[in-house]
Amino acid sequence: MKISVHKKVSLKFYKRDVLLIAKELLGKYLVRKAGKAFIAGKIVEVEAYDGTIDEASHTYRGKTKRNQVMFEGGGKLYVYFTYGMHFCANVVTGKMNDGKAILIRAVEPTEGIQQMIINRYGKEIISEKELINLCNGPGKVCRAFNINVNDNGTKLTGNDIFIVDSKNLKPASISTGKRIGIKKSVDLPWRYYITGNKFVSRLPSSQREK
DNA sequence: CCACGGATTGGCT
DNA sequence: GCCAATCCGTGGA
Repeated sequence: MKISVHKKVSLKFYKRDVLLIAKELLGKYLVRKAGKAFIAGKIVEVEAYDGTIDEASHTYRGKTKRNQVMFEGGGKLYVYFTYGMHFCANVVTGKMNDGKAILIRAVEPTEGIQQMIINRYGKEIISEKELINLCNGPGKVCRAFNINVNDNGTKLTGNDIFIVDSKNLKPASISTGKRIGIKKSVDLPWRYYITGNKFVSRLPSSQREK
């Protein structure tokens, strides 16, 4: 898959409804420029956060220094630091002051995989299991793509970090469920992932292997 | 000012 | 399945 033949997603795309965009992000490619090369992967799992009605969202209690970017309108990257050691990357959506974003939870590596491996494991050769684990979680995606707090606020319309288009998936291939790792607003079904994709971070027990 | 706990991960039982 | 690692943003006092 050559990133250069795909079209970058327009600013307009990001200014729409957060839940709609979350579903449409599935199947598109997250791209990071790494020198002359690119790191890229198919987005296979996301979660929506909407501060207007969602207590789990960082923006639920209004603007702070940390969440400022989530209020700056669709088309930027919101990156935050958590658990003392991990970063999480989000696509900001909607209009100015909406406070809505989509967490990128998992990516299927497609391009620049060798660089991802080095970024994440600090070595060149990995096992099959480590390949599956390369980007199947929000902290892992940031590590593999070398995304950190310096990338907070990056415009996704620029050439550093961006998303390239692909046809929207059929609704039948999208699974929906409760979000992972939160304690508030736990019942909102705002996690979306590609059904059956092996790079999704985790499956409900009914779909898991024994 | 300070204590709490988190949109996680990886290692060990 | 359980839990430590590790740090800083946030909220209550």
